[in-house]
Amino acid sequence: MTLSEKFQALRRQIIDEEYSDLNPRQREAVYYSDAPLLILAGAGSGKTTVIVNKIGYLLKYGNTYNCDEPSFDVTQSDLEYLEESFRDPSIRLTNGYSFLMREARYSPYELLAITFTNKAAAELRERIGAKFNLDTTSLWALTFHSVAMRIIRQYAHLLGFEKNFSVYDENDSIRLIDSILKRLNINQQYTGKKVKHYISQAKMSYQTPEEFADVFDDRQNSHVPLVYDLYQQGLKEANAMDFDDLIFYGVKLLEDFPEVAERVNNRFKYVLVDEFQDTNDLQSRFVRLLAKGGKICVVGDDDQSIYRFMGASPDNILSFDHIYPDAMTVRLEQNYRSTENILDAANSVIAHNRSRKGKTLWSENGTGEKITYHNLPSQFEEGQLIASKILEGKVRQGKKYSDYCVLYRTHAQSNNIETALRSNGIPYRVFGSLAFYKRKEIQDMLAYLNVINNPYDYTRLSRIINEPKRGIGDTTLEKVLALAVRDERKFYDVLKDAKSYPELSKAAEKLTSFVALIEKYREMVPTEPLPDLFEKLYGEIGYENMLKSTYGLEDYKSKHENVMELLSNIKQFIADADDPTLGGYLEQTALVSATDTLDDGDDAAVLMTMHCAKGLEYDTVFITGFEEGLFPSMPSLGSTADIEEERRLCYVAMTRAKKKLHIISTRSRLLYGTVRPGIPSRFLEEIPHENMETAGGINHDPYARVQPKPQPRQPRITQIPVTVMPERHSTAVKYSAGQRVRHKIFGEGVITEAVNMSSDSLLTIEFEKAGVKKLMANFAKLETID
DNA sequence: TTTAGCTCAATTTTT
DNA sequence: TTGAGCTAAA
Repeated sequence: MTLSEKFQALRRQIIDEEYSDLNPRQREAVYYSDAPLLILAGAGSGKTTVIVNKIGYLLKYGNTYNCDEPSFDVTQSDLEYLEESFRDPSIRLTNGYSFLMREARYSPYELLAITFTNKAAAELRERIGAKFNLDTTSLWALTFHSVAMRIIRQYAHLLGFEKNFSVYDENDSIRLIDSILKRLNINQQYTGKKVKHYISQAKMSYQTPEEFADVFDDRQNSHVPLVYDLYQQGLKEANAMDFDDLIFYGVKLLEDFPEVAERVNNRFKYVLVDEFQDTNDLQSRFVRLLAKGGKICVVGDDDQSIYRFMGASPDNILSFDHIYPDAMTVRLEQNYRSTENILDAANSVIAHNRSRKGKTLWSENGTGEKITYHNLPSQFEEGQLIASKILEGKVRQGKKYSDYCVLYRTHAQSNNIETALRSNGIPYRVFGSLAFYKRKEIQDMLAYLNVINNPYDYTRLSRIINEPKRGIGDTTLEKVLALAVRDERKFYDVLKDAKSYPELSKAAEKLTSFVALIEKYREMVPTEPLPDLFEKLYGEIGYENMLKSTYGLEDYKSKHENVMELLSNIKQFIADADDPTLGGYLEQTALVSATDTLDDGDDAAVLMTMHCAKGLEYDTVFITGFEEGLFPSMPSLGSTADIEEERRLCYVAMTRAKKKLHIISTRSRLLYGTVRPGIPSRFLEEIPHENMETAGGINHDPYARVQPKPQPRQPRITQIPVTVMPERHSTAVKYSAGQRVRHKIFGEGVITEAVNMSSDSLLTIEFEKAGVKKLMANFAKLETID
């Protein structure tokens, strides 16, 4: 054995030792860094751990493990030092040691890790920072859009934009499109939302308006390409970009401007992409361009691709090895999250999909409990069942509320469940329904900041110019717009000059004072701390007074609190951001969704859509509304590809559960104001018998599709308490088993069990008509019968 | 210019 | 059923 071979063997031993916590597949994924790498990471397979370790490995060892011969002459003393450090862990991490180990070590500056969500990016940064004592500020672990944003900021002038450009979210974009449709006087067969969708698709195909016009063949709506064109003009005039533009212009800079490509490609030597199954064609193109100067590794799970409807093409992952013929694939199939019953069931469901790479998850977590299937009369019982299961788990098994997660296909389903949880005193949180940043008061205040930052942002400007009311109405704005078009001036410049336009007559005064307000704050920006500026602004424009006089006391309070929340958000940002400026703050808010603020601090059950649940895990999961037409959803029933996406969603939902999974379908469901019969979802039949039990018995056989029978009208709760976190007050009445009681809805029954909790008791009551229910004494409002 | 009442539409949404 | 956005009247 030559010195060099000994050295090689020894350092492999050392590296293996360092990564001994990982399983062999995970290690392979970490070590393999020579060629394009596709990591197919099943649900719960320790994907983030692998990414973090891989980044650490690249920083420390480069591609040491797989190179056959060290590229330098190994001396006897190198070997001795290595041997010594191997025996004595305390010398392991010294500089001398890592120098000897390194073959082609990467600097943090040369690495780029791309994710979809800010949350994932933040988690990555945090874990890298915690694991390696390294300066990771130069390591980019960012979302797709932030990566593009950083590049575009630097080269905005090449694209004809100012550096301080605004970013439009979905809402802003639709506002702009609506205003164009209105101007064109197009009969509203196509809503702004629909047109936005087409434009978005065009951008994802990297088509300019002209190119799009050539291929768009919907004659009925031939104006769409024109709207696309006008929309782009409008954005440019407002010095603004939408989300798709960020990627679009990112690609453009890298393709059309060699000097940009050169700088970028000289920098990034290793590009990692997370959730690759969610990339759309343009994003995937962007990734290829970014990775041109180095190596690439993508991580994803084709079985968890659930955003095809937004343009994601799971084909990107399926065809990775066509694009990179020398690509290597590693499958991570060991699951560390769920029990075998849950995994086997999920595997069996997803196996019904045809377009997939194919993977089978396994675990060493034991068989666990079977999945429980419940077939219930209506959405009313669905809520009740969930409430009673949660209470039971809380009392009997000492579980926390936050161990429970309720999943549904559409937000509209949350109401029934909320009602049931409220009436049982179970604290809960609903995620994703009304995002913080989408609330009107927040959008308004942010629009002010945006206009102060970029007064040409016409869409935001028109949002706030009369909010609070300043007597500047649509008529005036239309006049200004007409003048701007006539004189080929920017909207804001006409406002500024309002007094020199006789056409504006009386309105000119109001317009000028609005401009003066904006200008005053623009001048304050460089010197005034942002939180102070914000507070002054909030007071000066009289927004709070407007809230007070427009809304009732409750609404006013909550809206004002939201604005205060925004203020503390600003303070926080200024305190710890890299770029604590107004521009920096707006950039952040533009790219940060409210789900990022998902705080899991308090003990509350969690309600969300199945889409929202991706990446999360809970001890016990309820999948509700397991009915044909709801899940899989009605619009998906016609196409195999859509059904397959629903099936992937089912797979995602099932694999969120660690220990226990409940699946619920109802025989009749009230949704969107109409009662519709429920037929158990086709996915139910795809779950093996041995992994699932059916609760109840009669009429509950999941494998015989139940024909809906007309059900007696369910009693409905009319009085709904408003509190989400109900107060607990001790009961005066003490209940005990054997007692007869009357419930407002369920009627008369006998208490069969009473379990005392801190200030309340969980009662199991056998009702004569309604059957057995579990209720909290404080909330059940029972009457005792002697 | 504002607002009350009416119509219409309603999967999923990382940025 | 719920809500957002538009029209008609004040």
